[in-house]
Amino acid sequence: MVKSSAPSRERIVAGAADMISRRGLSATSIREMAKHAKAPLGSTYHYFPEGKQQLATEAVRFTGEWVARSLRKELEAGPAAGLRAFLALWRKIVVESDFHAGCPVLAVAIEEPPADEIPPALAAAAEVFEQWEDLLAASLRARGAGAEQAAQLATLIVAAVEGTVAMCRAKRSTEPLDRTAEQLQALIAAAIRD
Amino acid sequence: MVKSSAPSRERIVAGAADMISRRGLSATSIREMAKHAKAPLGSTYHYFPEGKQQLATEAVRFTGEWVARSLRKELEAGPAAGLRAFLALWRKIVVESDFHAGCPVLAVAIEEPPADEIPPALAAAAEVFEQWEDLLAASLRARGAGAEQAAQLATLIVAAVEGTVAMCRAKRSTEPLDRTAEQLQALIAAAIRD
DNA sequence: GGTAGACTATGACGGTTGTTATAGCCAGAG
DNA sequence: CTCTGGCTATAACAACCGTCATAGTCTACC
Repeated sequence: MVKSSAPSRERIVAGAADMISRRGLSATSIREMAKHAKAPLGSTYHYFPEGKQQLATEAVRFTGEWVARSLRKELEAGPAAGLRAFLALWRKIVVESDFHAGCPVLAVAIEEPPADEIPPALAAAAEVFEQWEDLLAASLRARGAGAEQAAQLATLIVAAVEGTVAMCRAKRSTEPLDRTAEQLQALIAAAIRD
Repeated sequence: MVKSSAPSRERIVAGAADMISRRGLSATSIREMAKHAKAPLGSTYHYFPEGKQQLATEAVRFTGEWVARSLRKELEAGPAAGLRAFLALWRKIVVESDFHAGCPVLAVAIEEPPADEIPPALAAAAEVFEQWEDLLAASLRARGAGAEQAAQLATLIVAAVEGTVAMCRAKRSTEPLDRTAEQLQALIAAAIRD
């Protein structure tokens, strides 16, 4: 009966997310993901019968939910605190990886889909962005920001942080993150002051 | 004597930039780049003896200079006009490619470098971001913005636009670009009003 | 004890990757 | 005409890719 396959499956997903955040999706092979998670190659196709696409999709959703959890918790103290947590989270990833890792959701988002259909991993990336935006926007509205303004600012925050993380990796410096943080913080302060 | 190799070499670089902006660096093979530019595979190694890295580096610099040219020109009319042009430029790429293309500089920036050295293409990406930021910051300062504020805002603009373009691709919608545009425009207006 | 089913081990498949080598073409210079 | 040098054509190289199939192991329940 479903003893539920130990943490093996989850280890693969988490490892895949980390790997994709460094190398991008297409540069990450299933063999490497398996090895990185100390799982046999056969297991990946056992747990993810649809292959690489499914694994990528779950990796995206995994980080999406992981970030959303942190966001939800910190946003209880208001949008400014949420922003701080959001920024700190990505700064940690960038710094601790010595500027090698970034956001796996972004990495998947910029992979070219086949001309005719939308791969599930790309759709998942879109949903994750949307979720993060919604969390931020709701928190802004709860502090008195108008609906339009809240939506725009939430999109700006997610986009800016994603872009900034990439810039930090290229420059091998956290300075872009410092600058973006300053601007975004001021923006939130102004938006909820009404 | 240096008849200068026709536009063949440049066609390869431009094609490589387009291709990288869609698929990312590692998913773009030299063979495909050659075919896309209607050049023989042998020619790519003739023009770019250092191989893929060199081609990627030149592709990054190529788009960097191309965008910078547009930016420089439109910034003569002030930061607001420059921002409008910057946004319009990326919107065009995203829309005309049916959400398949993005920014090749970002694509190169998020490729993991080997642990010990910095690949030239990544360094080029950092320089390109820096150049765009400098252009915007100088224009902001020329309109009365403080040095610190100008630098922060310039970084935010570049990062936000890069991130927004990726979000548009994932969502297959230009709405994120509309929202970011609105926010960024308001920000510039406030910054140069002093 | 036996049996079902979850997991692993192994190996193969056709194809593509970056790169190099070699030989050939073909315009322009002497 | 010869000859040089920029460019191309073709083939090969070892390594890797995603995926699949098969046989084996191990554990949990009857």
